[in-house]
Amino acid sequence: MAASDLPKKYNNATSEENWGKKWALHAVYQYNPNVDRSQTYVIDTPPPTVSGSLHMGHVFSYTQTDIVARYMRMTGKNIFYPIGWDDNGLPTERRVQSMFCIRCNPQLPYDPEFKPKNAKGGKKTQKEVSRQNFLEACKIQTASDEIKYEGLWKHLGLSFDWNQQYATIDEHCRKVSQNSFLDLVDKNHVYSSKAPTMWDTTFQTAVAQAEVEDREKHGHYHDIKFKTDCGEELVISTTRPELLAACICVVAHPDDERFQHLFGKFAITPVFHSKVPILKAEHADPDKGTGILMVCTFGDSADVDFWKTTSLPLKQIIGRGGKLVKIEFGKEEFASENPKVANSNYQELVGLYAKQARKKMVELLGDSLCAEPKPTEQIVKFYEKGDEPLEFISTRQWFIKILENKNTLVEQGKKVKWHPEHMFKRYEQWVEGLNQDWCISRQRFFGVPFPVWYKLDAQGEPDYDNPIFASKEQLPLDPQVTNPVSYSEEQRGQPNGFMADPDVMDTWATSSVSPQISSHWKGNDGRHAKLFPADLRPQAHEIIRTWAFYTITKSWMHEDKIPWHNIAISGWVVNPDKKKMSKSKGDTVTPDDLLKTYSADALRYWAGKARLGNDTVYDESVFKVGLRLTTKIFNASKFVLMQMYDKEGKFKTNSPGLITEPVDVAWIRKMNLLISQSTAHFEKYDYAIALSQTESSFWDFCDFYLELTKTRAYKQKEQASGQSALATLEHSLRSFIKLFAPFVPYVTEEVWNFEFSKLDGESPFVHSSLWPCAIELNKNAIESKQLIDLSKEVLNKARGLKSSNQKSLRWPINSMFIKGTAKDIDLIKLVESDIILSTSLKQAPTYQVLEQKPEESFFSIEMELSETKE
RNA sequence: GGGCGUAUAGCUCAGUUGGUUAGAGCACCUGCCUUACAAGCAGGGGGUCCCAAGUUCGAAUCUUGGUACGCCCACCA
Repeated sequence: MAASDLPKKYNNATSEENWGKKWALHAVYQYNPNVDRSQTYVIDTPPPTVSGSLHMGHVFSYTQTDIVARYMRMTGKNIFYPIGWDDNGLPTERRVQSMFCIRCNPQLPYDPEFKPKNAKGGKKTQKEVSRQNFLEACKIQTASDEIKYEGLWKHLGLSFDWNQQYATIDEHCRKVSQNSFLDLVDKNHVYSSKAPTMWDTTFQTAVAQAEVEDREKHGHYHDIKFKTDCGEELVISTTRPELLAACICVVAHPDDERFQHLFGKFAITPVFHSKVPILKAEHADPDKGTGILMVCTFGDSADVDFWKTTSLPLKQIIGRGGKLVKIEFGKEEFASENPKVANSNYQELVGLYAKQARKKMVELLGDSLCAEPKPTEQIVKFYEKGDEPLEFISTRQWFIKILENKNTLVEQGKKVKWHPEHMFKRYEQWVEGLNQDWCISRQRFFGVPFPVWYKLDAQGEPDYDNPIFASKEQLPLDPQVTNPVSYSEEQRGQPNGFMADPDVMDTWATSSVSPQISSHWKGNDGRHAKLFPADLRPQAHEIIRTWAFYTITKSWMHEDKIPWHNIAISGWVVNPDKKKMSKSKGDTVTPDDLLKTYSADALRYWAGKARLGNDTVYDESVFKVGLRLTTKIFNASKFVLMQMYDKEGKFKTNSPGLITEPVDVAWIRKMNLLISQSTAHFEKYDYAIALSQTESSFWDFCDFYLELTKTRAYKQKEQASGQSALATLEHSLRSFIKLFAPFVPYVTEEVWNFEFSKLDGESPFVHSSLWPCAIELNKNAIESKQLIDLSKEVLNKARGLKSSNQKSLRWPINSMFIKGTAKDIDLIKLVESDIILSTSLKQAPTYQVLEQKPEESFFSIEMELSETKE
């Protein structure tokens, strides 16, 4: 390439397409399994939930990790940087249901003819399909989403090793996940039990504590009259009158004077005439409502907690679908003083949803209701992805034992380095506040099945106490398809035969082994040893309580290890009102459009400006600045390189040994400092500081150093003075390109490939080249910073004078008179010839040495413009 | 109610261990096509560093107490 062949303008779109292809073709980002662990850097990439589209929050946090990965790669490390897709779980099911307008009914047989069709705006009623048909639809949907995601990631320049791709529903992940479950069974960290569990009635599944959130909801206090067995009247205030049939007792605070005489006696419920005991309960607040309340199975978690302390019956009236189920008063737990009336009243409620039953109940209560229901704002638990309040329903679930290990798990968390440090507090507080074991079973379909069956007795009833676990050689398996080794398929569902565990695992149960999925735990011991524990887990702060916590938990349970040495917590992208940008608010912008408008490098620049853990306000003006930076990098690089072609048009490098001129040496000192600081910041994951320092030094390079020395470099090419400038320019440019490379990979690669990539001993790609290092200087120490500051002052003063006199910058200066201390004058004389050349000064400046008087500003420049342009 | 974080120019943010007159970019105003870059260059205006008290020769910075905002958790009849 000759100087004239350098492209005129930078086209980011062409560059992105071109380098994307070449990086892939040359496997620049490929992990090398033969390199030693100490020279490898392992990243436990978050597998994004495949649920339709990626937003700017993804771009933000994934770019930040990529910046670190690119830096590490340039320090010579072998990078293991996988990408996975979290495609199983409820978000996918919900999306598939609405996308294809179908619903899973596990009772139906497989229909090989059924093909899911996109039902956009089409029919409203959901077609019921078999489990297998439903799973097929899920796979079709996730596969097409994953292709879209992949396209965006590649465009953004994320340097994943695409050979290390996985999906949490694929065979390999199912195997690791099921292995994980069986290992925890072996180690006695897992149990199943039938107990009241938080239950989403819409999705009809259990949910874990970590997936629950509080929401404000309108409700009403209903004041209901109860009678005691001695004829006294009691008023109980409740927001859930529909649970009256499930009332098991009435409680008040042990110290409450008003109710002392009632403890030990019984109350009779209105409408159903059930006789329930009046008991003491610490959780009853004398100041709330009427001070006395009913306990139902189950109105809230307090009811569950209290129920567990008693031997009172379980009256389950809410069914799994959220409707009131059929029960019979007068029998077993549903004792009644008047079963006939009770049953006739309850008949009105059967089949209604809780909300409808509440209304009906008001009618049934009639006179037993003291007053009109009073409105109140209550806080109710919801599944984070659900629209109806959670119920507590007694169901059989699998749990991982967390509570007995809380202290150990806090200690494990301490062994990980948190960036920023204070994020550890969130982890600690969450673990300390936990009050339930981790429920990992979900009554859903698109997930990893439990590798478990149950024996059926002669009546066909399952024996839950002695589950049959799959052998590890069978994994992965679906117990609904595969039979246990000790049984034949014909015995499925038969008396004295077996049945499959119908549930699937919580998505987190699988994603919490993401490091082991990548390392091929229990599949390839050598690989596992090289990749586990990982070096870095990048993730967002709202999932510290789930993903980070569960991953730490599982690594400890499996191998008594921490899963990674560092965890980097990214902030959020927020609106100007400081609220998280979210899709539901309709204010997200699609990354694809922004990539087209501003370029990948510009978006990356925006992400790179934000420090870890800090939220960033979405501000398009930052993209513009990023775009401008890429243009400047391109133009300045081109200009510097242009100086380096000889008369024959041949590109010529200049060794650092040629750097002799004082101002050049001073500039190199500045570069050395920049490089060492930038490196130090990257090592602490403070990439944002590295970027801002590099950026400001680079503009300084363009506006000061380059302006001051370009004439010397150009006119004195054959002399030592010119070569000193050329060598300085070359070293500076090469360093800047590398320092910028993790942030803006496309433009730096473009520039690197003008000439640097072709030189002997240099890497063909900037991203596989080595991080810059400082140049050893054997010159005597001079006051580098002061020399630069003084020359900058002279240069800017000359430009300012011309500017304010409305003269072009090429306009000549007749004379210049500089006053300063002896030291200042000595320094400025070192750069005299550059000043003459760069300011179009007609003769050498004159100087005056002043006595040093610290209280005065004594460095001053006077100059006189030429009358004419010549 | 508990924990964490943030508060600096109109906007977005830097500000190291306390140390001259508190910085940058964007936006705004003035001037200038210079051997790359007008997507550029030079210059300018713009601040009660959230409030109060304290420590100190000296506080944006340290201490205490507030206020506002954000996040996580808890409360949930």
